[in-house]
Amino acid sequence: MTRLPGKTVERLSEYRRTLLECLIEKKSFIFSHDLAARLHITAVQVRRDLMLIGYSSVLRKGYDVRELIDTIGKIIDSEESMNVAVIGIGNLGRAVAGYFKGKRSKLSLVASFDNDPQKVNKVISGVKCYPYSEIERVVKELDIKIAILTVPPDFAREISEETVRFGIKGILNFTTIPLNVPSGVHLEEYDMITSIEKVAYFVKDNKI
Amino acid sequence: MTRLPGKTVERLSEYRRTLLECLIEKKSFIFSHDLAARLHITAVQVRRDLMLIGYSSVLRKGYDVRELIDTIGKIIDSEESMNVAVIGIGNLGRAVAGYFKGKRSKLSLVASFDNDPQKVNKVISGVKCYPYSEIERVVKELDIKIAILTVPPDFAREISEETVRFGIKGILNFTTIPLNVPSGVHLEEYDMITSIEKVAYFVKDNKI
DNA sequence: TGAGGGATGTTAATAATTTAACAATAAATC
DNA sequence: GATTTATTGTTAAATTATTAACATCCCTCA
Ligand SMILES: NC(=O)c1ccc[n+]([C@@H]2O[C@H](COP(=O)([O-])OP(=O)(O)OC[C@H]3O[C@@H](n4cnc5c(N)ncnc54)[C@H](O)[C@@H]3O)[C@@H](O)[C@H]2O)c1
Ligand SMILES: NC(=O)c1ccc[n+]([C@@H]2O[C@H](COP(=O)([O-])OP(=O)(O)OC[C@H]3O[C@@H](n4cnc5c(N)ncnc54)[C@H](O)[C@@H]3O)[C@@H](O)[C@H]2O)c1
Repeated sequence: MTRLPGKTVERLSEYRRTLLECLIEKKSFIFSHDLAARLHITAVQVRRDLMLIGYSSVLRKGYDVRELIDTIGKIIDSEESMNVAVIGIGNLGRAVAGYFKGKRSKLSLVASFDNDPQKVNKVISGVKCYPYSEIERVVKELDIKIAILTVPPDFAREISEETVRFGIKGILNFTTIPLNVPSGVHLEEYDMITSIEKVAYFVKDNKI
Repeated sequence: MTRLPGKTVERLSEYRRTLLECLIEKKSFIFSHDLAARLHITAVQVRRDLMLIGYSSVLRKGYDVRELIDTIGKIIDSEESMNVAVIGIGNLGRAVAGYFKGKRSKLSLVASFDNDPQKVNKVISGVKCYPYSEIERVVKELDIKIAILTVPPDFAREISEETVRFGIKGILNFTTIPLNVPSGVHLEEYDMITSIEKVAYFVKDNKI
């Protein structure tokens, strides 16, 4: 499979999330325009994305929901479950851990790290919190590949560099500090202040 | 000012965040390539964005950090501070409230809403939590324009429709349910599972 | 005071992404 | 079973976003 555009990968994840809801609604088939409408995009976009992953429906009664879920999984999931850790189990870290735990079968949240003595060696939001000082050992032993970074901004840079040295291959950075990662490591960053400011901009003077 | 592309607005927010850090570092001037490097984008992009907002530096010793912060503020901030509320003050809502409170001078987090009797009429993460049943009155009295939605998914749709009826003009939706809003209301959605799945996809097989 | 260097603002070119167009075809209807 | 209708897969076009190119400007320093 040739490399997919990042935007398509994002949408595949959203398609699957929506399709999983369809299953709950006992809906076994869905038309491209229905799927599109639920995500506020166009039907063409859906069809084009599915074309890119080489999926086509056998019937013309829409896509087989369960089959499409599986197909998307084959594309975006890894064969073996990939292990994830939250670094910094503060307010945001706890929310993320509690939310994410068990949501996806091929992504396992297996550890959190913190340097607060009150927190280490306890189970917090469903995951064991390890002392940050043991991160090298634990990352290697548990084969952790992805880190979700929710430490205070001042530590973000150093911690990201360390974890990469210890074998982390992907980082989701929620701190306000932009990070540098070597090529071969994938980085996603999200700052909610940016989102809110964007909303505010378009609300102001009704720029819609 | 003609309408800016959403991407540019996002970057303006990021520029300002970075520039604010520069102030802390006692840096008063910054070159486009330095600003760009801190955000992992190109200097051309920076210059082009600033061109779009009609900013030009008087000196050629880089941009005046304080001046640029002000200019960006004139573009993306509203004159009067815009009021924001968090709806659903659970794990994520509390993290967001605590984080966001006081971060930006023109965006004031003035209330939260919940329907849990344990939570209402208390100050949580620095904001007063009102009973959800009073939302119509409070939104109008406090002139709240933006809602950050962190309620359980099942309630998201109904709550968003109600709040829009009561005068909300912008929604930042963190629930997993895509929402429909009438035109004239701005909607941003973010799902962290999508981000993690994207990271996982590019980590798998090293698709970098 | 004037040549050189370095950074900017802007237009033009390129690349990425989305949308449109439409032929192909299954299902529904008569 | 012919005809209509609806939906898909795919190519082509349009739009949007990014990058390159370059003339211009200011500062430096000889
Ligand atoms: N709370 C939010 O909604 C939110 C939103 C966006 C971004 N952020 C960012 O996320 C980060 C965390 O926010 P928070 O509200 O959860 O803060 P927090 O203070 O509640 O949590 C930070 C956690 O990191 C731990 N920590 C500190 N230094 C550490 C170190 N060197 N090694 C390991 N652990 C360490 C602390 O013990 C604490 O548990 C911040 O960078 C913040 O800017 C938060
Ligand atoms: N925790 C995360 O990191 C995270 C990440 C992404 C998305 N989300 C989404 O954010 C939402 C909240 O997540 P959470 O982990 O904070 O859940 P939570 O259960 O901790 O919080 C939900 C809050 O909403 C309140 N609530 C419930 N029904 C309400 C109603 N009808 N009106 C007003 N308030 C109501 C509850 O009392 C509770 O305080 C969920 O939709 C979740 O999918 C959470």
